[in-house]
Amino acid sequence: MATNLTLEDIAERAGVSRSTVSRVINDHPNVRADVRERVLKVIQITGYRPNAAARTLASQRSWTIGLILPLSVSFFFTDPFYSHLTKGIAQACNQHDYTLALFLVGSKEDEEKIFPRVSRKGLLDGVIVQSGHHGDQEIIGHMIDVNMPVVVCGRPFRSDNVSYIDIDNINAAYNAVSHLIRLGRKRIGTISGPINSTVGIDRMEGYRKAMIERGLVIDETLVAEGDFTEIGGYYAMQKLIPFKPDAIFAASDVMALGAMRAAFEANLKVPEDIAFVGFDDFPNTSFSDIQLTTIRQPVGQFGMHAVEILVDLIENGINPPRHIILDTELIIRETCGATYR
Amino acid sequence: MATNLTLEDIAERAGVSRSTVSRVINDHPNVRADVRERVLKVIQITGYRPNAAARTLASQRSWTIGLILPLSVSFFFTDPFYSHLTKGIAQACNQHDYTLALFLVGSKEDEEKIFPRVSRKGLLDGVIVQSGHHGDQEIIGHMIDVNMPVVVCGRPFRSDNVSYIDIDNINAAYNAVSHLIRLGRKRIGTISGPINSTVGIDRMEGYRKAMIERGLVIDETLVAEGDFTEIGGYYAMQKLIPFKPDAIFAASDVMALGAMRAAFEANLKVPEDIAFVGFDDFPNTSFSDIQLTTIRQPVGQFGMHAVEILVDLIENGINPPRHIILDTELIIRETCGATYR
DNA sequence: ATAAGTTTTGAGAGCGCTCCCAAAACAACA
DNA sequence: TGTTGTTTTGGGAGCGCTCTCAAAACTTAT
Repeated sequence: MATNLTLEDIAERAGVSRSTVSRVINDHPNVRADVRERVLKVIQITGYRPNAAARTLASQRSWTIGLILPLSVSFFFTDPFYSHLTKGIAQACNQHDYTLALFLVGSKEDEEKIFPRVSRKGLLDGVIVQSGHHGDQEIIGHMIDVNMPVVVCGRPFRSDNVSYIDIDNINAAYNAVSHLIRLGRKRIGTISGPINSTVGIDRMEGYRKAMIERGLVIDETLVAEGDFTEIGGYYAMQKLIPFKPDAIFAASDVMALGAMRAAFEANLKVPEDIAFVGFDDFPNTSFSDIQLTTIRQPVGQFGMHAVEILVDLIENGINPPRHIILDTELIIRETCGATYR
Repeated sequence: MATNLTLEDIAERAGVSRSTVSRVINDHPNVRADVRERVLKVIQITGYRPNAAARTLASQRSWTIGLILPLSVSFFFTDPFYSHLTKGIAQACNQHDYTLALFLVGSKEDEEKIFPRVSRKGLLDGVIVQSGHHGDQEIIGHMIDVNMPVVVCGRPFRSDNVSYIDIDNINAAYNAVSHLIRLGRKRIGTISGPINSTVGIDRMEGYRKAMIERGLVIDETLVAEGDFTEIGGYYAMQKLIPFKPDAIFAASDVMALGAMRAAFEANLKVPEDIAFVGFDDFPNTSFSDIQLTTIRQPVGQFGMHAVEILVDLIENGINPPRHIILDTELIIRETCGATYR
């Protein structure tokens, strides 16, 4: 059934040349309609499937792109962001008829195994790398060094020479905190992302900007660093509680959930005693008894844009780096107390 | 920097033949030590990276395996199982020096785009398909038709002619329910997985087996079908509550969480009024205020075994289908009430 | 009917590697 | 020193496609 047919075999059976079959397969114009028909029929009958490697070798294009996820091992578990991103990218690849190769870089050893593989010629046409941490700079630099088209998801630390997609984290955080201020909260704390990441930094900056612009003082005892995990949010909140915040802006929903757990344990009522705003709002991930007010991040579009830019880069050569900033949206639900006032 | 060097170029610079360079690269024996040294140095200096497509074409091996995830769009979001599985497989691939290509099949259209791509020769050496639903049978059949080595994660409906990895779902569920019975619960209900899936069926069977063997009657009003989502668990629980269960075995942790949310809303105390046992226990996914008793599923090993069997299949040809059943473990925490009695 | 233009087709030359086979180099032994 | 055996090396023939270029077939206009 699945014998090893080649172009030549199909050509012979259809009574045409190899080239013509190739033209039919690649949808080239200038093939007589009846000839195309005949070739197509032979292909269908024989179940012929072109050889990807041969095509790649001859055309110097693999129609495969790599997704590099640099992450501490546990993150791909913990943070729904990664699965959402991966899914968006996979869908977009599918739409563009590209194959997606996945590289999870969890350690230095992984990196050493993956680098040569990724930069091998004839495997990938380009890569998307999820970034935002200092360490990721090396990966991006490496890709640029080996002349591999690259698009970054999330603003990288050095962003001048590379295309990236990001959301306006500063502004999003600013809006979240402003919302809390408008609702009359005074002692607003924040549980940030890791401060060695651009998301962590930017969302923190948005928090500070809102506080200052709206005339509130920032009490540094109300600022705690989290790590985007539930337990991290929980611990951070425990540190904050003694200083009596009346609202918390958490840099991710998962952390907000952890923080709320700590609040419940301390017998605080949400939103009466303390309000919460999270960040992410991924679909289908409501794990809480009380609906979380949050910033909605268009993670599906992330993937879509990343693939689109990359494909453009691959197919139309190097243009100046593009920076796409996606909009976010404040989703008001229960935990901020807006409906209570 | 990254000019297009070929084997021949390296050969010339090292003063040897193409074949010798090839031998060095592929770690073949029978190369004089000093020659190997010299070639290696030239490779290092020039930054030569072999062309994957050429190698694949010549050797008829791509060192790439595909992971096919057939799922309704929302599942890759919702169910941590998929990210865990993906992660495990990605790690195992990396260890075996294989590249992982990811195919998310979310719809019929996806399927039509992906099938020809997957079955193209020279792209994949083999595929792992996550299965358990009726619809997946077609995918598996297709792979067998095109002579593609395949390993299935989760017992497929027709399992005689294909290798798969699974856990003993029946026994795991049996243990979970037996535990509840031992704790003195009488009106034990279950929130099952979809009953058109093998996991759904098997875990349900384990539930029934435990009930019957231990002399309890099965009250069909205490049996509800879920869909592995939080909200599904929530709704299922709402249906069950009027019939006053005193314990629930949920076929996944996420559903258990949803069910507990419904229980809280109905002012039921856990575990005093009602006990819960979940299923999965993936690391770092504790989203609840009260720690869930559950069945631990070794999802990391899933991926490891899948890759190992597949690689064996690829490298050593077709042997009779292998069926690997992994052990589970009952993790006793708070929600079953074991510590209270 | 013929010339010029246009479309369709086929042949050849790669793409950059692996793998087989025979030649060359080296060792070991009589 | 020659003979045999073993290790190391090089060259050739593909792997199955794409892509260029020129020839063939078909149009259209004169």
